[in-house]
Amino acid sequence: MSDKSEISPNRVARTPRTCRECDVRHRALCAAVEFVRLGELEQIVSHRFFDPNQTVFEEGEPADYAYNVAEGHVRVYKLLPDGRRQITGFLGPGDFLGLYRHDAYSYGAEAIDEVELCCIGHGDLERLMIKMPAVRDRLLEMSRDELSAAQDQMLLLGRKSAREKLLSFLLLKVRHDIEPTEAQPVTLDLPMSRSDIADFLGLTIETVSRTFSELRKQDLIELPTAQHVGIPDLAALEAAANAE
Amino acid sequence: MSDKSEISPNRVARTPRTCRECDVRHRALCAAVEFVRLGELEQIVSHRFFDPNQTVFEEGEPADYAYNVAEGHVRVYKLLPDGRRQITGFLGPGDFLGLYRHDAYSYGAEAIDEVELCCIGHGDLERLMIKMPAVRDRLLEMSRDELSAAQDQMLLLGRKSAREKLLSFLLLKVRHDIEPTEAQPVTLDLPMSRSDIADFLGLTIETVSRTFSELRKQDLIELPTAQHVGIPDLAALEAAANAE
DNA sequence: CGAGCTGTTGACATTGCTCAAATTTCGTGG
DNA sequence: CCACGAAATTTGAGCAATGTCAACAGCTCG
Repeated sequence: MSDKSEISPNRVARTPRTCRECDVRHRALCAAVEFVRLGELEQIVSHRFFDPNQTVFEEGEPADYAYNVAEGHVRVYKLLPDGRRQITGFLGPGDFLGLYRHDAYSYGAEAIDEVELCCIGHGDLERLMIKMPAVRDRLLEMSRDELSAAQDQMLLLGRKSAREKLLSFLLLKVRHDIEPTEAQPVTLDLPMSRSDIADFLGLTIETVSRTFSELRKQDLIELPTAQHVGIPDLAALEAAANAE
Repeated sequence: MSDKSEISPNRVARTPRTCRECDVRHRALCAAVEFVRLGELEQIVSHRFFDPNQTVFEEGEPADYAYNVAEGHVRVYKLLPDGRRQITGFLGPGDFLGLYRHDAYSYGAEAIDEVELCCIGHGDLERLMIKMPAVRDRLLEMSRDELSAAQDQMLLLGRKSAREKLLSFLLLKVRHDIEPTEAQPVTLDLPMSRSDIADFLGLTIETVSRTFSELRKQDLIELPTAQHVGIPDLAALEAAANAE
């Protein structure tokens, strides 16, 4: 029982890849580091592994590290005192985690499935950005993208119906996960639970479940399991999302 | 009729202040420019004036300029094809405007009242950030704050009731506009319309109006006019906002 | 096999929206 | 200064979308 690899044989090997081997490097903050200088990066980066539902950090915790998702999925959320939760984003391989304000994380983060994170201390990151100004540019660019995504999400939360919310969510996943060249029918993998989806879309799990069923009845999606969504006709789904 | 200052005598004088005289400089991006180098800033900054409800730029427009609000208030919004609107933020003096993605603004911006903006071309801004790295740091810091505010707003939009939304909005305004030392009772100035508030909070104007009336009946606020909110007891308002 | 968790479905309650009308505010022109 | 019309705000009544509560089904793990 002490060797975790025996408990869950399916989990990713807990051996960190080197930066040179990292297959999400070009999508991550590290894209701003020249290939020949990846060694300098490796010197200051460490790796941490998380089991499903394990906390990475909590809101308000002192922010010592910034993270890069190497493997798996993370949910980022904010809570109200009575426990209501808003998930502000789902992160996957290559996504950056750990912007902070006033030296404390302004949100919590939890692993959804088996997760590997590359960690870099804030001091080290600061020094890296001084040594390699392109890293700072890249961080600004990533913040910009995140801000733009946040604005899209505000539009969704404030102004879309339950049906539109779920359709937008599915199309977001498609654009994020699926190569445009990929042959249809497309299949989406949803690592997060209905409860996560509900808290991301500002709905209840019941409404999410009902809306999934409604889309299935209309043959816009297939649901072989709750975690797998088949999309027989992507264009039809897009049309449904853009119709009022 | 050709001299605009005669049409609306109350408007702000349309004479730009110099950067040295600017009283919001320490809150703006320009805070990262040393006082003795403000001259370099003035060389590349121009000024534009807007009347109430005038468009600054539209979503999707090529993003040539970044802006700094010098005077007045601006609303930033996103639209759905059928006209539903989500206001993602209200900007006041010192706030930055014009982050973009893929060389196009990802949102629209309109003047709420009489507005003066300091404008800087993106090319000039880029060069300025190279000459003065502190400006880039400041921009990153401001993006971070904006992102954190966006996350708070997602929590509001997705998980709060109409009453909680309006209370949060009022407290946001208090924290932004009022010096903590200021004597109570406090009076808030709301330059934006009920329709703007509704589109910011993800509600309808009717619900906003009803909720204002409800808070007034409970003596949590006073409404001498629709644009002025008196807060007799700030602590009571905060208590109401934090109670579920 | 049984416990427990996640997801689905049904019945009903409630919040906030829609439509409509009254009221107030504000700018314009006499 | 006052009258008028337009626009913004407030208020009311009814309704629809979504939330709440409850039961049930399906799956996983011991």
